[in-house]
Amino acid sequence: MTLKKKTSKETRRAAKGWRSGSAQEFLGLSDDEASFVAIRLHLAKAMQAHRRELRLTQVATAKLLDSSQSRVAKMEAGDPTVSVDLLIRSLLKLGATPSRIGRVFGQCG
Amino acid sequence: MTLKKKTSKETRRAAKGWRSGSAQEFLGLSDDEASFVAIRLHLAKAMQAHRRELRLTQVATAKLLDSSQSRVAKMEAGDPTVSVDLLIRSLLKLGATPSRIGRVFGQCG
DNA sequence: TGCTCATATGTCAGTTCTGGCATATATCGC
DNA sequence: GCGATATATGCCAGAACTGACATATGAGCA
Repeated sequence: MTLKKKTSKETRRAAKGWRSGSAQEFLGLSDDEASFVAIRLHLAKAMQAHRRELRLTQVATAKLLDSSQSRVAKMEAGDPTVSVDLLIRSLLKLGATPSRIGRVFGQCG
Repeated sequence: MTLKKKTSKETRRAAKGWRSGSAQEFLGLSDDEASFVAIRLHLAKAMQAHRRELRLTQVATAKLLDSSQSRVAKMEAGDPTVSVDLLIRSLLKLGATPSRIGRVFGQCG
């Protein structure tokens, strides 16, 4: 699905009080969908942080990843056309350990 | 790529001593590729563990995930045609928290 | 201002993934 | 043995992803 689809079962959050006009509320995301986009966003941030630690440009990074500058930009932007798969594979190629990636998940919910 | 491709740069592990006939060695995987399959395998295990905690059959699980029994079976088997994306989305739908998923990564290397 | 480098955004053809079907292989009680 | 239930494997059409290109925006400097 990758975003786009609205879950049919009416949000059980209804009974649970307001949480300000959150993006989740506005977009009508279920909790698991919201977590998923949060994960993508956090991995995107991690990606950028990691690249900067290595003092690489997006072009240089793209070369290391056998990809293109535009895709690196989209990765760091958390663009919905970028899969969590790609983010994880890219982080690993840049030298991040699974443990370090795992810690990113800890900051998502 | 998703498996299949051999990395061109000759494994830097060569200088680093033997580690028995590991699958990684045999398949000619680079470290990051090996980590990636390890992650998929660990998520697969987590998936099965989580399903069993919920006392669901693969069919019932498939229904919850808007998927099919065959795909659930492949998920739990760590089949290469299953993306890490799908595993993570599925775990979230089954109620696993990002933190819990993150801890799975900690056991991968 | 004009030029350069870094990053962002739009698009698309080729590849990969996914759901679902058919089928195969257990494992159980009868 | 035979059904019934649970899980595994092979396959494929349709959907999603990816690299690449073109182009746009932005920051820094002469």
